Parts: sequence; structure tokens; C-alpha cells
Amino acid sequence: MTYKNLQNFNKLAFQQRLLDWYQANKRDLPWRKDQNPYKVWVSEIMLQQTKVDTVIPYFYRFIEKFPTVYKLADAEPEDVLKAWEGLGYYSRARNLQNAVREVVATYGGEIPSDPAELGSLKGVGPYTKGAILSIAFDQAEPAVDGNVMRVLSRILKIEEDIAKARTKKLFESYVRELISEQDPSSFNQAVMELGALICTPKSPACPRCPVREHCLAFSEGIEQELPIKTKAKKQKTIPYVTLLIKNEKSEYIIEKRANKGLLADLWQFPMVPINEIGWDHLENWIYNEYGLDIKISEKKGELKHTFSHLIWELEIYTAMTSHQQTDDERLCFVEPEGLQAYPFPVSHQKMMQYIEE
DNA sequence: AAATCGGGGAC
DNA sequence: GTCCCAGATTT
Repeated sequence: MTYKNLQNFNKLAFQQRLLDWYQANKRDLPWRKDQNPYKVWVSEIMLQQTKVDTVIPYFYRFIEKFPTVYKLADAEPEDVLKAWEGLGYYSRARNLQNAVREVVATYGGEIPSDPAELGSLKGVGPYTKGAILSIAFDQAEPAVDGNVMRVLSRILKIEEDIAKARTKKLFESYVRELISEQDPSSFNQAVMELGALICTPKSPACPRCPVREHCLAFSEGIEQELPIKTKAKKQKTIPYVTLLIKNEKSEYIIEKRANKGLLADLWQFPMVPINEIGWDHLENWIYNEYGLDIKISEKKGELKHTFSHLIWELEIYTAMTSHQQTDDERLCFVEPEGLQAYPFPVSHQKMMQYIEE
């Protein structure tokens, strides 16, 4: 059995069941209080690859701090990064502010409802564009995320590899067929809500599913086998010696990371890629790299931090330096109480517990 | 098409 | 440990 070209699929009944279920069961989320395009936008960026429960407190704080596109456009980038601290994928924060500045400069502060204009903004890809167009502007555009691919792969028994970029376009064409023209906002959110609450990855709650009568995977008992997704390759491990370098005023050296790549523009304690440098050249490397004479003292602990594509193994040492200041713009001596003003990656926030007194 | 880019929670 | 989350961008 298949729904080849959807000719056997009862689209209207499916829409009705789905929308009724959504109205009765949707969660009361802070970005669902109105259709404010700016709030919808911020929520969609935060929700990329991030669970609802994680986003909620960040969303409240961010909207309180930057309540309008103008406030965000005028903010210091480092303040935006600080508000994003711990949320991950930090280029989202930079792209969002760049895009908001573009909205102020080019569109008079009004977020464009034109698909091409909206999609040209930094950080607004195919999913986010469709989400904003449907949720904030009631346009019948697809918004295909992981939830949508999982739900529809089961209902329509689609066996393409959802890890492939090409597969997302296939799902977008199906959504264009299935979407409710009367309420595209609720339709898109309902599919995602179903994926989050009922049609979950591991053990979907099919007995509670409002559209199980439309679901091919359920009728054939293969809901656990879908969607098809190829595995990611495992991460590479990189060992670092990380240094809590203190001067005679009990200030610690921190450095700003490069403005591109991993954890761009965040602050950290100095890290030595020890396999490349070697223990024998460690203090000399620090002098060449940071212009600091240091004396390593004792090992304080270890941390293992896992990213999507690599693993850091951090050995944490304390060290002393006689320097009180530095000319290097990227470096800063900061007293322990002052560290909280800077945005740090989570791994280096965990290092702060090894600072004494 | 594949790699890069975080962090957390569920299992 | 594995998986994956309201993905986008770069290579």
C-alpha cells in the first residue's frame, strides 16, 4: 500500500483531525501569545536544533533585553552574545542581529512578508522562512524540520534518507499538497507539535495519535523503522592543556576567540593543543603566543566536552605570571568577580569552579 | 554532497 | 554510550 501521488489520501479529513487535535492540545508557549513577527523570528532561530524546554528561559530574557528590532539592531554584539551564552550555535546570534540591522536599514524596521526578501536575511534558511511566513503572516508555505520529516515519513511511508539534503525538498512538495490554506499557521505548528508530543523518535504514542487512521506506517506496524536516517560519523578527540593564569593581583588572563569558526567571539582561558606543541615547549609557546612569562603550578582537574563533530579533553592547570597588563587587544586580565560580564562557552564556565577563593 | 557549528536531555 | 532536537552556512 502506498499513497502514490496522494490519490488515496483523504486530505480534508487529515487536516480536520490534525487541526482539532492541535487546538485542544497545543502547549502554552511564550511565542504563541501573539503573531508578532519579531518574536516568531527570535523563537524560530532559538529553536533550531534546540528543544522547547531549553529555549523558553532564553526567549524570555532575550525579549526582555531586546524587545524590538530597533533595540536589537542598536545593541552591542557582545551583549547579544552574552544573552545567547549556553544556547549553542553562536553564529545564530550574530546572524540574527545582522539580519535585524538589515531589516531596520532596508525595510524601515518592518520584517518583510515577501518570501524572497525574508529568505535573503542572514540565518533565515528554508525552514525558518516558511515558519515565519506561515506562523506570523498566515501564508501557505512549508516549514519542514526534523519533526515534519519524521511525522510525514511515517504517515506517507516515505523511505528516503532524511539525512540527505535532497529529501527535504521532497517533503516540502508534500506539505504544499497537504497544508491547510485556511490555517497554514496552525497546520505547520500542528505537525511539529504532533512530532514533539506523540510521533516521537523512539516509541511513538500511536494509540493517542489523532491521525493514526491516515498513517501507513501504523497500519503496517513499521512506525519504529521510520524515518530512514544514515548515521553521523563519530567525533575526533583533541586534548588541550587549559590554563588558569593568575597575576599578583589575583586577576586571570582570558582571551577572545577568533571571529569565525567554532565558538566565534566567545571568551576563554588560554588553551594549548598539547599534541601539537608538546609539554617541553608549553611555557615557551605561551610566551610566543600571548607575550606572557608564566610558571605552571599544579593540575586542578579534567573536563571532557563533546561537540557535534569533535571532543575536547581539557586538562586544567593553574599558573602564575608577573605581568599586570597586556597590549594585545584579544587578551584581558579580569578579577574572578568580573568574569561573569563576558560570554564564555559552557566548557570554560565549568573551568571557573577551579578558581580558588 | 559533505562538513561545520553547541549543548542538553531522553533512553 | 546513542540519538536528536521548530537548521543554516560554508566548503
